[in-house]
Amino acid sequence: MVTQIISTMETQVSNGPSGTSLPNGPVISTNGSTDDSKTNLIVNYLPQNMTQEEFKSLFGSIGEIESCKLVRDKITGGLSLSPGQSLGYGFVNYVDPNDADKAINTLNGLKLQTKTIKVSYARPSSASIRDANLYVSGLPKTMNQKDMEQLFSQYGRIITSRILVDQVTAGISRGVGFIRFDKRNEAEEAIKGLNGQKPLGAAEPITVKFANNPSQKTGQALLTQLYQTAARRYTGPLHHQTQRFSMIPSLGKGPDPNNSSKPILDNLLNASYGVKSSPTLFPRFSPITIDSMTSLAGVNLTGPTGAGWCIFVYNLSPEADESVLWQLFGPFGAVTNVKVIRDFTTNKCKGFGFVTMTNYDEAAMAIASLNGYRLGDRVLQVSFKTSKQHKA
DNA sequence: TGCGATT
Repeated sequence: MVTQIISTMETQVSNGPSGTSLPNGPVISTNGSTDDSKTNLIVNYLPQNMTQEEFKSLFGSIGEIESCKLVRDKITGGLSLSPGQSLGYGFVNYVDPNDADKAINTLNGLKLQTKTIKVSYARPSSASIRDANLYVSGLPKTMNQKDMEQLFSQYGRIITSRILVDQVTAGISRGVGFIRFDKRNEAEEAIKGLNGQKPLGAAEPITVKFANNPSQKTGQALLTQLYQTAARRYTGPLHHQTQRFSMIPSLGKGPDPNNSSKPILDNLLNASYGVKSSPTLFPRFSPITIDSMTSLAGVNLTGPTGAGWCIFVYNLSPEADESVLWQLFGPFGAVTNVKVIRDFTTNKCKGFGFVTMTNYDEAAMAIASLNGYRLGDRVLQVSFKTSKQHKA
């Protein structure tokens, strides 16, 4: 049975900010420490391959960041070659509480590759909320998330819950789930009360125990997970050289314009690939090769000069902002930077912007899909950014 | 029909 890898990833959770809302500025408590409950956010369900830099770039587009951290695995990080595998969540602390609020409003629910990110206020860090996540197995297949919450809610406040579903049969329960309580002692009580018990009408007893903390995984489990994550990245379509470039002349064909009344993000998600190329496994073409080919075609591309592939987006509305570009391009792969060009005096978008993507394949896919895409009452024109200086 | 750089 194939199951969703995402479902096994542990994520951290949050509540709303504690206390009443206040105007701007950091709040200094009586003991001298700063209260960051209105500026500090937790971000869950980040794409596995998102880097600290991409994370900072995305949230930095909202406002000034006091600090941010993509949480990574200690064990793989300890192997010193890599920074450690992303655990799929992170924290962002803004300088201004208004920016934290804005980040929640504009970035919560943003689709990036195969994930839908969650942005919410972080609960203050405290020992009592740690290790409060439970793993439940043997659940009746008919039991849904709400039923499970009902069963567990007598023991405390539930922060999140989920039931794992089989991927190929589209949503049949695996009889396995997770329940996170607000406090560890609530989780302990739930184990005492429910482990080995039969839910009403169930044939078999359920097992309730503390969930594995991802940072406590064995080296073997981590290697397995790394392998699975890597394998998923490379299962997308590969194109040999001529196929790659034949994609460019076909740019006029974006998503069906007649279908543009559908929610944009739904269309994008269906069109997107979770493909990420590896320089080691699939060496990409050198900028020299690309330049010589595109010069023949009378087009100059800005190559992957360090940062990545720069994409020009034309026909944005005057109201467009960075989050629009993240939403449009994020589903196609790693985006390192977005920029809406504004008139300095009016602060309105001048009708165009730029997006930088790390990988050629993902950038080409984004262009092929988004060029000609109808955004509101406008039809976008999307292409690689041209080089003005050396244009023929 | 328009390709930044107020970091």
